[in-house]
Amino acid sequence: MLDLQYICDNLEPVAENCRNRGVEVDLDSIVALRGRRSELITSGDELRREQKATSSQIPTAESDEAKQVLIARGRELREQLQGLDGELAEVEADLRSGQSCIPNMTHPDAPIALGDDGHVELRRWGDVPEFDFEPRDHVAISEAHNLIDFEAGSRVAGHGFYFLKNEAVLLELALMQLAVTRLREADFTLMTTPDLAKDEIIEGIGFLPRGPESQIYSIENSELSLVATAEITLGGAFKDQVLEIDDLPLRCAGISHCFRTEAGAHGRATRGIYRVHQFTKVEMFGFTAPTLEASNAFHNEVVEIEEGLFQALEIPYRVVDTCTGDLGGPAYRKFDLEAWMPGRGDGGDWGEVTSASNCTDYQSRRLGIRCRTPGKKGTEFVHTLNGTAVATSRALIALLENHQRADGTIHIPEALRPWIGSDQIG
RNA sequence: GGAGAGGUGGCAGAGUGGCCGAAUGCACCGGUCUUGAAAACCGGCGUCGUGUAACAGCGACCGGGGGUUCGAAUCCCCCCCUCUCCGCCA
Repeated sequence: MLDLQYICDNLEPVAENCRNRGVEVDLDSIVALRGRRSELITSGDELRREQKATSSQIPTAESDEAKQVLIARGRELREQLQGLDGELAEVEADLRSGQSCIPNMTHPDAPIALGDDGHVELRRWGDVPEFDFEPRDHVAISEAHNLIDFEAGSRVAGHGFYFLKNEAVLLELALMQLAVTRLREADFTLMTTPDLAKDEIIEGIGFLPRGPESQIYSIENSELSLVATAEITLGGAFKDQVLEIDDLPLRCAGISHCFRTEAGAHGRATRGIYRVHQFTKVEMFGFTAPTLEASNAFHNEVVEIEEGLFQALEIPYRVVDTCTGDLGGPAYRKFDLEAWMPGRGDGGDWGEVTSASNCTDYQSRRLGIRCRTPGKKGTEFVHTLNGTAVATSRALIALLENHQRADGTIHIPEALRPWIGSDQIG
């Protein structure tokens, strides 16, 4: 959520930003609602002041008649106030829902475009493997080595669910171990997190928990939903807290399951574990001082960690600067890592494996996460950032497909061996 | 899941209808004193909204929401959370 004052003071830049991001908003109605809100607050305050003055005279009223007059006046004031408060509640609800539709402002260097093709590749690492045999995709590979059971997944939970088996299990655990070990070295506080969260928290982070388009599974007859990422729980962990600026940046690394309905994804490439309803993830989350210097620096650090991990996995990747149309609501800038996946598309393709966003104060404003600076009055909203350390399902795809050999065995990168106990599968 | 107790400022802890945005203590900040520190003494010490050039002023906030009343931290209803005991359980 953007600051209301900011929106009204910067109508044209905000409108332009919305156009760049492909979001339609009615800024005029927001301005009008804000004006009405101010009027209601001002007259409400005035009524309350008079109400206080009136009722404080009652105990010392000279006569019973005088007292009755004051009581009648007080009753009248209360009724007026109830009317005002009712309207105020409506206006604020409308204002808030309008305000929530406005996306975050955008980093000046982010590419401006609406479609996928607007992304800008910043750099590449590693060489795309050239096979002197016909490479298999991860589905075929896991069939050969008995690594993933899709049929059992379907029987138990339906399409989009799966069982990992044998070395795939070890690989998933090893990926998490590697990520967690490195994040601990980088001074992140490790945490496991709830896999459910209140809708209020989910909205604060910027997801829509209910409704036909929702990517989120919600629990019937409750305010809870299954999380789509630990970003939700890690950000929500500090809801309504005031942090000391000297304690920032706060680095958290959360392990969680991620649940996604993938509504509207039917018909898209659905083979294998690229797009599934449940996967496991190690997520980074940061709270920084409320300056772009601080959060941009942290953003770069997050991407560096992600790159370090994929380098350790010996997987070729490219870093992509996400264009305005694909930033979503909360992100100010987003860098994705796309790993090379030889089995994807026709002859291999890049596939998103991580995503790192600087959300500036967009999430913290709605969640009420602030910081205090000694000697400075008041508090400010912190900046929040999130990034995938490793999403095990997609990392697994890249791992299996890039490291397959002509004889059918799969090379295991050095970095994972401590947890696998072997240098190859098969 | 059942029974009880409780949620008040950074913390502790008063406050059962008006004089309460809230005693007191601790912590914290500034000052006096001191060679320095401690102690003592004096003063300050919340957040949000509105407003101001900046002060001031005004309003809201005693777990959350609703209600009663001229007036609610205080009375009533619903919800959440914490603690103790019992049951169940990895």
